[in-house]
Amino acid sequence: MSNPQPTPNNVTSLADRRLLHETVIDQLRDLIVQGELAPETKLNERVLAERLGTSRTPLREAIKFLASEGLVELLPNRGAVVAPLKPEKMKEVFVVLGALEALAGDLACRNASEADIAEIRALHFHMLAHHAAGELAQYFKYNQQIHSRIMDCAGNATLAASYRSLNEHVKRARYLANLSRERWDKAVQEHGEILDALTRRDGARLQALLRDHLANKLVLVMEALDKRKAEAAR
Amino acid sequence: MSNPQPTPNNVTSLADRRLLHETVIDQLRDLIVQGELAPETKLNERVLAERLGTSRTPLREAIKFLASEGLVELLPNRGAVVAPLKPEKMKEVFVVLGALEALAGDLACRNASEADIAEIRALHFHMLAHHAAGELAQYFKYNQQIHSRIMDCAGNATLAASYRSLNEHVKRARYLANLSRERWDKAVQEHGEILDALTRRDGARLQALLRDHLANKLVLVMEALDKRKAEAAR
DNA sequence: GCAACCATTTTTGTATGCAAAAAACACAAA
DNA sequence: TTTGTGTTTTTTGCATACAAAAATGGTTGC
Repeated sequence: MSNPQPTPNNVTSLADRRLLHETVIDQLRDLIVQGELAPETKLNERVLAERLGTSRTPLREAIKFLASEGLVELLPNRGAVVAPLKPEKMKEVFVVLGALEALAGDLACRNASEADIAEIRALHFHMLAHHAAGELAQYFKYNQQIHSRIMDCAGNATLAASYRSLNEHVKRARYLANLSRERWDKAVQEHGEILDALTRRDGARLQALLRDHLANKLVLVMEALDKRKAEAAR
Repeated sequence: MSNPQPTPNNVTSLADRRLLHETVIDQLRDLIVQGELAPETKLNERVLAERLGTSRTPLREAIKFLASEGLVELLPNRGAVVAPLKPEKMKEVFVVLGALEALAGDLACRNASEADIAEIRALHFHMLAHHAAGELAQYFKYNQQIHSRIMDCAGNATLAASYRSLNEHVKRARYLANLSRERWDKAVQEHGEILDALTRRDGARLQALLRDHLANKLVLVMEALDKRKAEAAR
């Protein structure tokens, strides 16, 4: 499960034009976001480098990159740790994400083509189907895609990059939030209104909806964090 | 002017607890923001490392860090270049900064203490003095400090970090914007209104003012970029 | 002149080596 | 048991070594 490498990993396989430290950045980010490397885990360079099939140098470069994203923290002379998942930090992130999504919604209402909106509508109905079937993972996937597409429709790559970077932090918290049916239904309903506002290109309304949507999501995450903390305490 | 080093830089001076690659990050960022390393300059690792008095390893780590901030771009197998200063990118950055500053203004109106506001007022009058004396550099310094303090008063470190990171891009453009007296006066007047709204804790108004203020600044930067481009063309 | 090719040099990307700092450990004293 | 301390081990931070890739430059043929 942990090390499925058919070829020796020091052999550059085929026309592998990607740079090692770039793939290491992605691998490490995934490990952190998926929770495989839990918050506050110490990143032992020797061990991690071996696990990723590389040497310490590219790994250290990747760590520096992710430190700038905020996913790892650098401790002088003591290496790096996976950034802690603090409730206070989460609140901050959600506030900023709220502003960024609101901006994106407003811009999307002006810039999105009809085809863009049609595509988002299609994603929306896929999401509804998975909601109806109770398939949470698939639901999340389409949910993310919808927000992502709205972000893209804003036509501002800098905005999108900032959003993606901050959103990684939220994704880390997601896997521990277990949604009640009630809250889930509410989120889906909100998405209906979001699609509606986008269709009508009502920027002001879409802004407000997205902000509320995120605020509700924050409540979920906070509850989950509190619960985890309570479990850790006993 | 460029290399004032009293001690050999490979000797760790005194209780210098800072890490080499951290100081390199700051030095390199400064070189880029101050324009000493112009946009699109190729970063030759050997040369730069020597200039900064270090080896390639910490330099490469610093480059990766700044790549995540967007100040440098990584070209696979071809090293890194100082990120180009494109008008299109500038527009994007200003739009996002506008949203972030507006948010900060709103939060600051709620969270700032009277002492905070008094401090900002003091900075404001320093700024006015330098404006009256026609001291542009000093004016800019206090101007930045005011915006920075408002950001701090929002009490959201994540917001502040995102802002600072994006603001570095704007600072790069600043040194080439030569302000007409007319526009300068206008900016100062806007700052008066900003201080006023903050004093009255009128969040909605402050948001709008900050957004406009940034929009005007964007116009300035765009003109400067166009001018530079015209000069480069002839 | 200039386009295409090959040899040479430079530069990047990665691995390894080594010194200094931190952590872990062992053991003695309070 | 706890506290302190000296020693060993581990880990980090930086420098360097080396191989692969890209840039450079010179030569030839057109």
